[in-house]
Amino acid sequence: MDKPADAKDDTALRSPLGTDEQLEFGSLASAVGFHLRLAQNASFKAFKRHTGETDLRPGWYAVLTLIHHNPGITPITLSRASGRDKSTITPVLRDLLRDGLVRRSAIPSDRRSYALFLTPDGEEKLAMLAKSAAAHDTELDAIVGERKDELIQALRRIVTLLD
Amino acid sequence: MDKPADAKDDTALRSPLGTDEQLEFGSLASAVGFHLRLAQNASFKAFKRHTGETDLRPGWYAVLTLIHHNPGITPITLSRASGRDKSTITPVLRDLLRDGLVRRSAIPSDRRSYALFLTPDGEEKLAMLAKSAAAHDTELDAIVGERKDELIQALRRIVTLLD
DNA sequence: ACCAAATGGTTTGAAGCAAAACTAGTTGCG
DNA sequence: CGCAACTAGTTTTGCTTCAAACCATTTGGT
Repeated sequence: MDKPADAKDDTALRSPLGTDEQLEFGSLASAVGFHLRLAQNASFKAFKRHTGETDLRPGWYAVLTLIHHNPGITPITLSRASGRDKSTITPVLRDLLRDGLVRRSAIPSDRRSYALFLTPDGEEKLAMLAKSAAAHDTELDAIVGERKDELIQALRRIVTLLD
Repeated sequence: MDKPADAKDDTALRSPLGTDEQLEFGSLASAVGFHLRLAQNASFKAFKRHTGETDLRPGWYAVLTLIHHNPGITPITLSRASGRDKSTITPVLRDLLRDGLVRRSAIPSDRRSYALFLTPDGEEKLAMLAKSAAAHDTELDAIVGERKDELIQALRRIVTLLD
């Protein structure tokens, strides 16, 4: 940790650093985790910009997509695939079931769990949401350019190696 | 949006997809935003693993580092630099001030704002936290390898171009 | 100099999330 | 078998965050 730029300036005689241009980020500048958070945040806000009109709640799209591609998936597998805690999935599924977008059926071999499927309404809703999401993906794709595969591979490596 | 793998399996006759191995991610697999969220999440949890013993609240480290490197910084500039809403910074600063880690002084030229500085206690605390954070950074650096600069550059581009 | 618009900061309200505690069901090992 | 350890899912609790409403101050245009 290096020294501050002006450690003895007790009474704020200098300019109060209101302009963001000469900001010093120190060790944060080379911290992957810090930039990960900033980028994820920017991406999330842009996603909401694209889907703001539709009533897409943040968690719904990934959950609907995963059920669509994996009919019969269980909540716990769903939570691991979407990177959220199982307790986070519960209220999402409750809303999706209430709105008739998702249907569940018992699993004979394990009465603790249940299998999830999209209803026709759910498929329709997903198709709508996918259009909004595609706009966001296109925007991101344009930014990362041809290094997209490499970027995703690096991100996946972070996920798998950090346990 | 393509078809589900097994659309007519209404009664969960197939295996309930309890194993994560044959999971199909569909369009999510190539969505940068999705992997960004997963990676940020994994990084955050790893960071907490490293700093779990110390009482490092998630927002504190970035805030302390930014004040250290930019003595006299104002809350609003701090919020923009750390990528959080200004209303999120308020309670963090309240705690830091209460614990005597941060000190503030009036800015003559703008009575709405104030300048922030670390106290000696704050400098000491930051030095401690920096050790935990460095362990996390090292872990991440090992994962991303020599492509670190390229990765950070891509992440920064996402932040700046997404507004 | 005045007044509208913009800015810095705080407060309040609501959403998302994870950890922990709990229930119910399953698995494994003696 | 029987019981301990584990797993699936829900509930509860607390934290972090943003957005919107709000107040004080500053800025800019006329």
